[in-house]
Amino acid sequence: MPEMPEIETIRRSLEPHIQGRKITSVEVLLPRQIKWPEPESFVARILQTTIAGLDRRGKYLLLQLDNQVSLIFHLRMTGQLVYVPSMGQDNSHHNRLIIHLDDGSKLIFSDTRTFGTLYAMHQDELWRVQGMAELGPEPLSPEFTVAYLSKAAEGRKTKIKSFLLDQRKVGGLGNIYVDEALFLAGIHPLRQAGSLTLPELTKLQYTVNQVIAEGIADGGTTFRDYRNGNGEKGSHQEHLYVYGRDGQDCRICGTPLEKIKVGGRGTRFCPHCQPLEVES
DNA sequence: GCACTGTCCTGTTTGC
DNA sequence: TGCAAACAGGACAGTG
Repeated sequence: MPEMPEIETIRRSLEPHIQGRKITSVEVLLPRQIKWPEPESFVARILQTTIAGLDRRGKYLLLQLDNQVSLIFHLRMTGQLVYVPSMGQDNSHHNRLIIHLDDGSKLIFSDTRTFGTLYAMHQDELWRVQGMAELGPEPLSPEFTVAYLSKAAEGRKTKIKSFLLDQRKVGGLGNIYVDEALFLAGIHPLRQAGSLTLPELTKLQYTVNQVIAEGIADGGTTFRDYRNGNGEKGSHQEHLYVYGRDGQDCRICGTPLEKIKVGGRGTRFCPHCQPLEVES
């Protein structure tokens, strides 16, 4: 599932191909994935425009068009955004939107589970994209500090796992990188966010930045669906400590990793390295 | 305001 | 072998 490192990798891989290209036609294959405006208006807003640049906010990918419209993608679970050069082949059974560019190439949005969402928004209506408007500070940004984390977690009874997945608290984190960051920080996912000490929050702020930076450096994590803009897999799955390794031995202490549900999300952790009861 | 649950959705895995 | 149920999970609506 694409999280911040995956979206950033997609952005970087697409930009050299599509920046400066003009959108000549659009095929809407599953209209219900277009959340704003209505599909007809959506197409009208992006047709015959030129892609000026690509931005990312949290897990949202924004194609900035030269008419002050942002074409916004959220890939959710299984969405993919792939560049197909002219004469290139695309055989996906799950294509939902195809954007034809002026050099004969295509930008294809495919999505198996169809959870992904699309928007074409003028700059003065970006607030309508609720999740994006309310995004918290992103990892690796100057705003994502220990002081911020400490204030945001203060008094919170919610579990730290759920807290970190809340995009309003930290923008861009998802299930994989939260499990990894909590493991590296030695924090049990069921701990209450407000119970974390300053040294723990300091370590957590560091490990969140660490796993996101490593994920980007590895071109993202591919378990099943994720591909970058060129259709290539990432390699971070080879360096994971806990995600997808339940039942296997902890890379640090050898204890079998466990899997529980937290807030409805599969959660992997090491019961030895991440104790629930903190020794005083 | 906060914490939690159900829902959407379909390919894959698991169990019988 | 074949079928049905369970599972995967990001974001949001709804509930208490």
